[in-house]
Amino acid sequence: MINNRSKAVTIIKIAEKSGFSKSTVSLALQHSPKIKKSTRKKILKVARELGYVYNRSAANLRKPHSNLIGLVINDLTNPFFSELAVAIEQELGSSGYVVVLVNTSENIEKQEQVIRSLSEHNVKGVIVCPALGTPNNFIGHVNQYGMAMVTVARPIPHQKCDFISVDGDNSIFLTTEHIIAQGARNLAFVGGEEGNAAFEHRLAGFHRAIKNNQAKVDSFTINPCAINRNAASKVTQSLLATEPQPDGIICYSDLVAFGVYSGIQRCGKRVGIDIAVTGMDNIQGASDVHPSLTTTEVFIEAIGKRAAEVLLKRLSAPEIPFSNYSISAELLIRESSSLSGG
Amino acid sequence: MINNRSKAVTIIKIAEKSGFSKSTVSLALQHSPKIKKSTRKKILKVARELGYVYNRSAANLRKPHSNLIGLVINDLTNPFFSELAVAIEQELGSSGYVVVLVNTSENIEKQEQVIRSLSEHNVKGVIVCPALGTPNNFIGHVNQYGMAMVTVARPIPHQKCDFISVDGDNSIFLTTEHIIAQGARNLAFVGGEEGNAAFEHRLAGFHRAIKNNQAKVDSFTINPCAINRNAASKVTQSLLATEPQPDGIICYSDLVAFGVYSGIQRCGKRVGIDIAVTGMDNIQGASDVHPSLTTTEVFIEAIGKRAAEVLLKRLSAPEIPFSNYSISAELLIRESSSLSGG
DNA sequence: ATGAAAGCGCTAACAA
DNA sequence: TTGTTAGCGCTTTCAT
Repeated sequence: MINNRSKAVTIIKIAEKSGFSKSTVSLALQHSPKIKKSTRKKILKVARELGYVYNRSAANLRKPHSNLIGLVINDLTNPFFSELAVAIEQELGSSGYVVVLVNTSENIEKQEQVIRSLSEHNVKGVIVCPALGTPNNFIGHVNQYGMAMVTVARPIPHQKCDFISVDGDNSIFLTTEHIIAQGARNLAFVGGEEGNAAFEHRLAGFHRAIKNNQAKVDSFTINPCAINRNAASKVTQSLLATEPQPDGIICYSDLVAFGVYSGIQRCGKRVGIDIAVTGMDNIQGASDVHPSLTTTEVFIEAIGKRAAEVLLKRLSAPEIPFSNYSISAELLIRESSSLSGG
Repeated sequence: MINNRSKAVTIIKIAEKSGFSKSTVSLALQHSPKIKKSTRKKILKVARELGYVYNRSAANLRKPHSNLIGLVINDLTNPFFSELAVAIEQELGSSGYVVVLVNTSENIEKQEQVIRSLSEHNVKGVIVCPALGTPNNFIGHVNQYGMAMVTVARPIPHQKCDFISVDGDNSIFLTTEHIIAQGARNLAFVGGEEGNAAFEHRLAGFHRAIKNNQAKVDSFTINPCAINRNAASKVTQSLLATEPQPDGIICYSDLVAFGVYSGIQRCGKRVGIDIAVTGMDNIQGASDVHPSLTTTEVFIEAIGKRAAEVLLKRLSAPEIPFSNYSISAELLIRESSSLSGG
């Protein structure tokens, strides 16, 4: 029932049956222009009849390139990252690459293992969302293995590689400005882990907006927490138990905002009435929660597409200088940032 | 900066530098017991110094097995499936396999491409959550390529392969019974696509519970829709615009329930007060929404672990008969299934 | 337009 | 315990 690969059909079998030589078959299979159309047709027909399967292990041994690209993601259960992964995979896949997608679960050791493993499979390049706390020498490891790397969403400290960032600073600046314009006076920033660059960027946007509106802001607090619903809900509940209670919560991301919703509701308050809430990312579901979430559109698909393009570019031109790309975010005003509860 | 694999260090280089032969090096690298400990140590040391990277393409050419397993998922942006994928990947990874994770986006053609592509990479087995509408001959294709397959979460019609199912029938039976016990009299089942086996199973559980409680149920409706928040929210809103309005909504899954929450709230009703709602799966976030979601614990991790085990078993014993596994679900009563609004 | 032949890096008999 | 040798299936000059 299940074919044994050991008695696999090879180009030699095709050669025998079609009457051409091994090399002609190989060329024909690669759609080489050197082969006459009619013979290619014959060869492809025989290949189909025999159930031939191209053996990339063998090809890789001779060819300098493989069609394998690694996609190393810190947390696939976070919708932002899974949507990003899907976008990258789609782009790379449509360019003929096979994407090896791996989840590191924010585990640095696993991340190192994964890199080694990918290198053994002759992977030429990787796109990575680095796990929290990824050290700078990680880049060196990747390069030692002969792979190009581009990071996305999170930079590695002092990194010397291509990077596609999300527009965290400006995103949070936009949402903070908006929430102040809505009349919030006691602000809270919720979510993210200290020491992480993405967190610092977003915090910078928060502070910038506050400086920009000093007269209007009575108080503000910073409340880091793990980037998941549960942690955000808990932080919010304790936040609401302290004075002055915030009337505007700027969240690290949409996922955090979902947790904040729950924390607010558990305290008997209403989102978009008693407390204005904003997110960032515009993940699936941000428009479907109630009240719908005011957030920033960071264009996940565009980021993924760009990351794929940059890696492909890097692979074809290894010597060009490293670059940072950032795709501008846009404010998306929905219901959660209203403040009509007095 | 980036090593060129073409001038890669091979076991021959290690042999030269260490003074042993190629085969001794090969055996040593494989931790063969035939090689003296001391020489293995020397060889490993030289390998490290040279920055040797094992070339699996070359090894695959000789060995009957690769360490590659394919994980083919219908929709990675659905939390149930991404959590399942992560669980499977973890289990397989800790057994030394490299998992090639691919997202098919419910696209049957992409699914076929993916299978072909995996076979070219000498993948020995795949775990797949089939895309909607996957035809029965898909199994034949997979087997023609010499790969073993186990399906998980969704069966393929009349399939002849191992299958790990989620306990849909009983899950929905449990939630429906519970919601009736809570006092709901006008029931609605929301979510899922007609013709899909998983949908039919869950529906069967729904009907079974209704038969079981005929005297208590005044009316019920079936409302299929795509398995995402947005579709569920819309269906719910139109559902609540018709008479008799349901006071109990049994959802196809937690993700659907999230959409139902939003639909209910948009109509000015309250979940767990005016309308009881239940989900299925217990994905991350089910306990964090407000009100917390009554659902069934289907043990995603256990399902993933079992799927991995079954595939590994199949690979080592291709001839044993196919089996179906189902892990029993348990009812998880939380806030959303209350009914105190009279 | 097609064929012959060498060799990619590795494993696995078989010898020694 | 270690070395010798023959390929695995493919690509790719170089001939023809």
